Amino acid sequence: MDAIDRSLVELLRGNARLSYAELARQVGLSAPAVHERVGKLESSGVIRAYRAEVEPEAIGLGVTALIGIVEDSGGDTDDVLETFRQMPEIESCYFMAGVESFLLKARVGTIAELEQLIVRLSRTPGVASTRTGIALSTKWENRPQPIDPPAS
Amino acid sequence: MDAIDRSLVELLRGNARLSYAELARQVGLSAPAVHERVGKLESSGVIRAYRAEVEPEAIGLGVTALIGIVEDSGGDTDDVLETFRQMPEIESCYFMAGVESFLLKARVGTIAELEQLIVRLSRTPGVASTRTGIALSTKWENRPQPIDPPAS
DNA sequence: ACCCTCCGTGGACGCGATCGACCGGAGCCT
DNA sequence: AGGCTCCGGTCGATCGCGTCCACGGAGGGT
Repeated sequence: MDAIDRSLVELLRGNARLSYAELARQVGLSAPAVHERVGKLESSGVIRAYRAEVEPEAIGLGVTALIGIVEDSGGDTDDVLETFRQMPEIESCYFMAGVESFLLKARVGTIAELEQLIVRLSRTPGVASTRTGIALSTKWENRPQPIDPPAS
Repeated sequence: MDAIDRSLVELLRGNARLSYAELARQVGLSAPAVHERVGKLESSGVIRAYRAEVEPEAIGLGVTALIGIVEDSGGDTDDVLETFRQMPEIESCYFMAGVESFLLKARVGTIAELEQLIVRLSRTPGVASTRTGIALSTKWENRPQPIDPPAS
C-alpha cells in the first residue's frame, strides 16, 4: 500500500471503469504493472467490488428509511442478523453501540412496502422494538473521500 | 427501460467492470447495441457513476458514525447543508422526517477525529444539537437489491 | 403502399488487456 | 566486495475488445 496504490484506489473510487492503460498513464507506470497492482489490491481485499451506482427511483426504489433495532434481552444476535440478511430491502446493516443494536438502511418502492417491512422486522424473534426514520431526500450518498497518506 | 436495460443495470451493479462484450453475451445482444444502451442509461441519469468499493480500514477510515442533526429554528437549511458538503468525512447525507433534520454517515480514522468532527458540527450555525451513534461493525453496506420489474 | 424513425447487426480497424521474457535494484549470505 | 535471489518493473507480441460506420428490418403515421 504505497502512494501509487493509494492513487489507484482513489482513481477507481472515482471511476471504476477506467482502463488499465488510462490508470497507467495517470500514475506513471506501464499497463501490466498497473494490472498486477490492481489484481493484488483486489485479492488482498482492499478493493471489494466494482459497482454501478444507480438512481434508486429509476429502478422503483423511491423510499429510503433508516431503522434502529432494539434487541430482546434473550435473543440471539446472530440469528437476528441472519434474518435481516434474508431481507433484500436492507441495503446496509451496522451493529451499533447504544440501546439500538442495529441500524439498517432499507429501500423500498412505496410507503406500503415500508410498512410491511417494519412489521416483518418487529415480528422477527429477538427484536424488541424498531424505530424508523424516513429520508425525505438523499443529498448525497457514499461520496468517496480523498485518501490522506496514513501514518504507516 | 425495458427488461434488457434492467438486466444491464443489474449486471453492472454486481460488477461495474464487465466488458461490453461480456454484457452483450449475458443479455443476448451485440456489443455495439449494449454500448449504446449503456450510454443512454448513463446520460439519462439511471447510472450515476461506477465506483470501486474499498475496505475502509485499508485506507485509514476505521471509524464509522451515524449522526443525527437537530436544526436551530432560525437556521437556514441550505447553509447548513453547504457546510456539511464541505466536510469530506460526511459520506452520506439524508434529509429526514422527524426532529432530526439530517442524518449523516461519517467515516474517520480515529475516535479523536470523530470528536473533532462532532465539535465542528455542533458549532456550525443553524445546528442546535447532534446525536452520534458509533458503528462497532459494518455487517454489510450498499448491497445491491435485485430489480423486480416495475409496474410501468 | 410509402416513408421515417428506431434499434438492431455485421464488418473493420485501432487500441487495450494480458502473457511471457527480460532487466535492474535491494537485501542478504559468504 | 561479489554474487544470489526476489520483487517489481518494462518491453514486445498476440488476441480480443471498443467503437465507428453502413446497412437492414419492424412498426407507426399518412
